[in-house]
Amino acid sequence: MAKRALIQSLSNVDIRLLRIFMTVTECGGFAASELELDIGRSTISKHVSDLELRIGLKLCNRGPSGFALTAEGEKVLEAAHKLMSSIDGFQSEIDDIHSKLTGTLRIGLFDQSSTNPDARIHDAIRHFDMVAPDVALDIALAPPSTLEARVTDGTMDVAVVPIHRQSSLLSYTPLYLEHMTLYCGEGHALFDAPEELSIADLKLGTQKYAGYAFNSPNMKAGRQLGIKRAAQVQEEEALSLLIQSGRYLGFLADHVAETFLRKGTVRPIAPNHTGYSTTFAAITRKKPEPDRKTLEFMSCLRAAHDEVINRLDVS
Amino acid sequence: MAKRALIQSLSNVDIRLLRIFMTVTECGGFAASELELDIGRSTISKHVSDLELRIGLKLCNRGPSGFALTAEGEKVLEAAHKLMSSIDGFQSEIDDIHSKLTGTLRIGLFDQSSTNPDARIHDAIRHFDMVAPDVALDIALAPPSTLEARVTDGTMDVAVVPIHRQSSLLSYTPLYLEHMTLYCGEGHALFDAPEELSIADLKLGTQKYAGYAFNSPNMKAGRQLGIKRAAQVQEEEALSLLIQSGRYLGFLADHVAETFLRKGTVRPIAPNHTGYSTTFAAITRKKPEPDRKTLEFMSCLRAAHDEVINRLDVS
DNA sequence: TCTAAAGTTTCCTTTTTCTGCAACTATAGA
DNA sequence: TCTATAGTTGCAGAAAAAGGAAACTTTAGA
Repeated sequence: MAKRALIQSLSNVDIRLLRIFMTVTECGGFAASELELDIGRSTISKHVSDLELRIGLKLCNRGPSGFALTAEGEKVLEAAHKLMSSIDGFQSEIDDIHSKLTGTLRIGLFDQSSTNPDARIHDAIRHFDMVAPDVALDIALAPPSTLEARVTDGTMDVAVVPIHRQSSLLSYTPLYLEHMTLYCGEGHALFDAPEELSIADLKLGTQKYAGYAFNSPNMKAGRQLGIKRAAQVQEEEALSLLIQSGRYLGFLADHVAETFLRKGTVRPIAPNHTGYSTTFAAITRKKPEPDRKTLEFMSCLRAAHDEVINRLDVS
Repeated sequence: MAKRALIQSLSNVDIRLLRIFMTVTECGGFAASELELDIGRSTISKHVSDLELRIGLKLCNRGPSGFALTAEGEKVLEAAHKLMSSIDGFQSEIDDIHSKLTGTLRIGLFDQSSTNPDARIHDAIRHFDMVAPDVALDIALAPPSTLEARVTDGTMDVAVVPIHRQSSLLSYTPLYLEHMTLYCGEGHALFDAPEELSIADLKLGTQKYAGYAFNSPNMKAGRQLGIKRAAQVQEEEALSLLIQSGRYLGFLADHVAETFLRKGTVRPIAPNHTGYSTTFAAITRKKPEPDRKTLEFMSCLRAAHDEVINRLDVS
């Protein structure tokens, strides 16, 4: 049996040989292990010989006289068992990585959007927390343009924003609709105007209008009504403030306005003519592909809004 | 990236793929690792993709925009490092098994014993040389009493001697039996005696007897036959010389006598009544414990005589 | 916009590995 | 001595893996 150096640690093949050797010892002979290994005796013989050559030790005595490990064989067997344990350990580490999502998921939302009854983001979060309890959440509110920028540059994993013009770098998943209506606040010139007045009668062009600073359907809707923006905001909350000041017109989401309507502090302006809807979508970046926890959260988002999407037929 | 189950632990190939992956991360990119790995970029790309497929995780983002491990990639890399350590550990265990044995093994034998067909000392030596090729052998022939003394005082590592009274300082490992029969040489008074003569008729008490100078079953056997020692020797070879002189009776091992019998120069005396068996055993000293190469050689001796021991049921 | 760099993909060749068959040797047991 | 068993060896075909060339895609940066 020539002695050949174990040049560089046992690579590839050797592990298979070790497995074969271990099976053979368990079966107590080559013939006995044929079935177990499902390979012929001659092949087993060659493999064991190869292993002996590789390791440089005679591992077992075999022949018509029986099968028996040599002293070295025993030691090698023991070492092999340890090695296999390590390999199994590696396996389960991989399995862990598979099943366990960790790290921090950075979510971005546009303000007020979470109070929309069609927004089921909280449901998605609840579900996600059950699926991936070890992932920490980092939720930030910011204007859509900021959210888009942060998702694009990877400093945020996912965000829910109103869709306007889509970026080719981002992937959009429509979730729900938000309906906006034009409002004015208590004390505004139009607050007590008769309901029968037509849009033309309202002379909207003479009114101050508060809108979003960022590109959105909001701007378009305002322009269509012939009003010009005299104040711009980043948050819807700021917008409702301006409206309630009684000096500005502005669009509010229905669910946001609801509270104020109940208190009687705002009044919708020609709700059947001035309203418009915005689609809110989850955005992720196309490349590099979002990581697993993000994909998982996306799947939770989709599941949570599945019914909403079907009902509203969001484009 | 299709997800394929890691059916049964990572076999064979995967370790190579892991090594490639590790090198790539060290080099910080595919292109950078081309030289290090000495394989082309396309091949590296394929290997890394294969690994990802195998493990079922995206390990790194790469492209013109740069190379970066994913969160999972980091973890896999760490696990891979641990695995490699285990493999190295296995390596060094293997190395230990054969490289720790060096120096000189001093073996003592009683003369003629090696020609006993049941003595597999040569087999043990052959095996030992495979296991510990770097151990030099120093083999000496000497009378049992000398061998015992030298093993006891540590100037000899192991010896094979006929067992008589066991020393509490030595550890005995029975190896094989040697059967002895009483012989006389050509020209002796009993050489031509009729075979039918009983032991009593032979009047052995009147014959000169040559025996070993050291304590052994030989003495006891002689006494039982009522013959008294008129010559003493240290070596069996000397004994056969005296027997062949035609003046002395003496015990010879069957395998030693065989040659002379074939030449017709000796004749067994009442072989069915005068014979006795001696157990040959390997001796080592109990304290201090024999060193590793000696233990290894003992194990070789045991292995080589395993079959003999089982067959003869040596006490 | 253009270019160079980094990877990917496809397709092919070259190696290596795996395997069984058949003939062989060696041993235990009848 | 003969036979059945256990394993070995040489041979050759099959299968798989490794590897590279070339064309392609994508992206950073000039």
